[in-house]
Amino acid sequence: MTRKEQILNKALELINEKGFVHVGVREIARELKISPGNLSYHFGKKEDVLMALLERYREANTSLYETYLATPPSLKGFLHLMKSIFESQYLYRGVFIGNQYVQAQLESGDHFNYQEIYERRLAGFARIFKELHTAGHLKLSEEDVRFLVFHMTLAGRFWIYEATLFDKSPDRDSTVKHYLWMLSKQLSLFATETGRQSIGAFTAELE
Amino acid sequence: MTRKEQILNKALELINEKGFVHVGVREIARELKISPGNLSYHFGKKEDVLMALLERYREANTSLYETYLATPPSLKGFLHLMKSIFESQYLYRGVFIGNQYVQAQLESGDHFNYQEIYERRLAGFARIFKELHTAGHLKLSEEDVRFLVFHMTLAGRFWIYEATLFDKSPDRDSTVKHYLWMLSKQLSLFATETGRQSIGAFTAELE
DNA sequence: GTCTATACAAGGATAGAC
DNA sequence: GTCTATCCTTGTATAGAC
Repeated sequence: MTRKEQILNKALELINEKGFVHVGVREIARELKISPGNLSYHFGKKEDVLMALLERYREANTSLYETYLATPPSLKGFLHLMKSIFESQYLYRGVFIGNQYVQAQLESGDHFNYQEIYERRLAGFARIFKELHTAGHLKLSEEDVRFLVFHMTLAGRFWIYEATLFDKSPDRDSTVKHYLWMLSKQLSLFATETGRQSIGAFTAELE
Repeated sequence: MTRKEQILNKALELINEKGFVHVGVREIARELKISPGNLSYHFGKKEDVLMALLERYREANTSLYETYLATPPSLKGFLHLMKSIFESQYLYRGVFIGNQYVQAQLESGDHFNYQEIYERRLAGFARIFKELHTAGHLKLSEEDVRFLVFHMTLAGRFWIYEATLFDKSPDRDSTVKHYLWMLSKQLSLFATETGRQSIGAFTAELE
């Protein structure tokens, strides 16, 4: 494991535990028995550590999406995709919650363009839901598609905020299960008979 | 306006603009042409300013809930309530997003008990939805109630995160309108004919 | 009771040694 | 490539003026 990876792993561990603003660079360095300045060498600023973690998260998830898109559309498959994503988000929960810290970066524009990422997410979900409509799993009007897409961008991103902020002793599996139930329920409101069976198949496997 | 109020107002303004962690106590003091130490006099720590703002937000909203509960239950009335709450949340958006900063306080337990607040919210929404069921505006199974309650606690709190984090030029009215549309749509999935008319009456007034 | 001036500790960042 | 010494900013606390 390279120094960079060591730093990232330790930083993620501490950030998940205490929150980004409460983790000092000196603390990370002390834990790894290296000097604080060494952190500055590998990552210029503390924020850059957060950015690198976000990047690592995004890479992992991109491949998950691609795997899903390579198979025939089904609600069961979609729920499996979201399960993997939820677990990944849980792993990086401190990073998401700490990202308010980089809010100021948005205007400077040199880092991630969140606006753009957000719109790619909208487009991605729209595609997925339209395919599920065509495949006969969901029955959606144009408005329904827009609604579900907005629902996914909101709930799919911020469930982890709720879980982390309000749950004192979060346990990954039960937390993820709760939000997958929410998602299944939401989808079933628009599901065809085929779709409901597909959801049922997913739920059955989950037990 | 008392000094305390001056400080709170200026702090809210700056926090909404730049985020809690990016606003220094010296900056607030400079803007008000007072000394930094004066802030320590009125509020012990920087966090206490955030807490006071949260408290002010909560007080404003408690009365909104009470007003709603004093009238006969209707979806139109409920949407009006949520509109007021959304506007209030927009006003305090920086405070919400900054509250990750106080995450560590949760364990110490002397401040707000978020777990308790969360559960009161659950109970409050459950009561509201059950009343709307009895009043013939919604048609809900036990599971539906649970689902809608969880939906409200998530969407009703974190829409403001999404709006602030992803929207570059947020305008209060159009933002609130978007999320009220989302909420109306969600409720209409469970609404009776009476309920749908009530939602329609709200939407018509909104234009 | 309010406020200023000031001191101090802790954290992030950086120049330069090895 | 790794690290130390150092600087600067920020939050916090307090002595003492009015």
